[in-house]
Amino acid sequence: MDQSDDQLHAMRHSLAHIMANAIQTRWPEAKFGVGPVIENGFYYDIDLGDNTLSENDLKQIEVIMAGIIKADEPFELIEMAIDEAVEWAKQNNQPYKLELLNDLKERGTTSIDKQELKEEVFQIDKDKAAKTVTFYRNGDFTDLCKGPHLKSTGMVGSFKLTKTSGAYWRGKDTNPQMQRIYGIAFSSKEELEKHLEMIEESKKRDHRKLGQALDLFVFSDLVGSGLPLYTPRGTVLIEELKTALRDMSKDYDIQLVSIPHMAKLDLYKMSGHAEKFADELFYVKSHYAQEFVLKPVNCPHHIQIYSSRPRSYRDLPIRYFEQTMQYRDEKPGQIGGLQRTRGFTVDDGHTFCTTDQIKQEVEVLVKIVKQFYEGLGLWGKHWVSLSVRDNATPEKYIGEPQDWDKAESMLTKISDKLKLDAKRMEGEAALYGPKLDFMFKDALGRETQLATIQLDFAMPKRFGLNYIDQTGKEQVPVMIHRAILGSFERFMMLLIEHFAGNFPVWLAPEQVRLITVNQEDKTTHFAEKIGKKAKELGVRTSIDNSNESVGKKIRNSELLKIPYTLIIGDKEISSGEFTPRIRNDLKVNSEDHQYNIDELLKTIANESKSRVLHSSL
RNA sequence: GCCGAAGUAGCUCAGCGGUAGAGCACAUCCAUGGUAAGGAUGGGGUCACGAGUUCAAAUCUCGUCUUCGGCUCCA
Repeated sequence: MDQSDDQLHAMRHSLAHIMANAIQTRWPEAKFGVGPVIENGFYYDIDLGDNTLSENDLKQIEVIMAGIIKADEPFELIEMAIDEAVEWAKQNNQPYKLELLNDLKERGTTSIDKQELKEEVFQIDKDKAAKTVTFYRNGDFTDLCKGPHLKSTGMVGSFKLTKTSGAYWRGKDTNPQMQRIYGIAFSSKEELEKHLEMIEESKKRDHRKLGQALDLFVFSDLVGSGLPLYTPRGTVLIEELKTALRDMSKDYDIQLVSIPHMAKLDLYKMSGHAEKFADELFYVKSHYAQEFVLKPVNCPHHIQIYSSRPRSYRDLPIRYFEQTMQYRDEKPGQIGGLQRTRGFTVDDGHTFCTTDQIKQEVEVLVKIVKQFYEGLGLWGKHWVSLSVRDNATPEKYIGEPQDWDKAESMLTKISDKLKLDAKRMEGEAALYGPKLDFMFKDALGRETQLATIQLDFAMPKRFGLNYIDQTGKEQVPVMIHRAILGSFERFMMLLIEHFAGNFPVWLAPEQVRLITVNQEDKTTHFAEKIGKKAKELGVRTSIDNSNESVGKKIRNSELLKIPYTLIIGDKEISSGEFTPRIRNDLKVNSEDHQYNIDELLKTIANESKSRVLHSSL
């Protein structure tokens, strides 16, 4: 942090206090939680009893805040003995602050474990903590706080309260829910406006908006929430991605398998998923005795294929791969666009190998991930999570501790060697083992996991898998679960937002649009002839022969972000030469070029076949 | 699931107790057009669904479904 960052931090933190001050003015009975600085701003969690907040309240609060800022009162540091502070919290009826103070008194920190309270707001040096804490006073408002603050309220820059929400005290859903108010703040009005503009711009890239505008997918109340329906255009995208992945897997001796979408509940009882996904299973009733569920994962099925016959060390590694849908009954509040759906298609793969082969297998998978994302210009837009278990909650995992230790240390070594710059995330592991997760951000800055590589010593043991080694003895294989693009739904979301709908030619649902200048027969016939040629070359084309002005038809083509638009009139019919309208982002330079139609279509065909993924091989 | 907001034509939205509106899209006709919206006419809505209040409900109240912003959880 340089000095200006410090200053910005202090300013945002001071604004959190000013906001709390304003709220205390408006609702004197308010009980305060925590009010940390976050990216671009701050928030404060407040218990307002039965009162709830609406947009109008935010405006009111802003007005009161403006008054406090105008008064320009200083922030005054008060040091208090811990017991005195506890007394203060009791007197002022601040139960949440009291809880924090008691934690400080006992442990010198307010955080219970890493899961909770990720933002350390007022952590204090452990030796000192038990004895004294610091408060900041501003006008009539005093708050437990480690600081730092600005000298006075008049020094804050520009801010805006943006949204309210419920938030559980200390992030635990069994705790009471408080009201959280978010604000953004910058040192100048210009920066604030720039940021607001940027948010507006990002919203235009939102996959839900573009999905509608570009006619890629829809939802239906009758089909149900979280169940996307892909239109022909959207399906082209999905199918192109599927083909790209299948082509890639051929290069790495990965075998395609295929499984049904449901199975007996017993299968998931054995795998441990029945317990883990207890609330998320879709049950399927049979007329006969058995109980089925829609598959929430694919690994137990792939395991059944592995175990269907004896395996030798000579067979390993065995790599299964499949693109299939899985189903999870997500809670209503979690579903949104393609970010979280109740049915989603995964590119799921499972490698069965010996312990000695792990390193090589994981390295190859990382290579594939890198190749895939690099090809789309997404590599570098991610961070890697080395997701390990949380020792405090062993009940969340299956398998033996020594296997976990081994798996975690192996994965750490591999990730270090490959310089993935992975961040160790405790408690983020899968049910059966640690994993490398590749995290990306959507248009609105929300994080989402796409690619994942997971090491699993537990599941093979549970299912009694084995292979015969060189000495004729039975050994337990290791399983590597992996997904390159994660789910096609999430990946579509990322693609749409990353390209803002301007897909590379190979992915574009429609690659060339032919626009006729008039409705004369010779024009129509010529357009149809070109359309046929394009189709033969595998170029996705459509003809707009509608009764509209040329300008209008061009506009429609542009709005659909079609890479190439060809205007067909007398000039083109007689010369056979075209000056294609090329989508802005694809133009090499701003000059227009004339092409012979055959030459042009061949160029486009090549472009659409050269899936970026292969060019980097 | 929890806290809040919202559902009016295919889309974007106005109307907010007294017979349902606009622009775009769609259809028909006129214009035969040259690189981002030519003109005219027309069709289309149980105002998400179900109860209630009222002489009268798109409008007020409650419930259900769906969507959105967060929280929690997750691919």
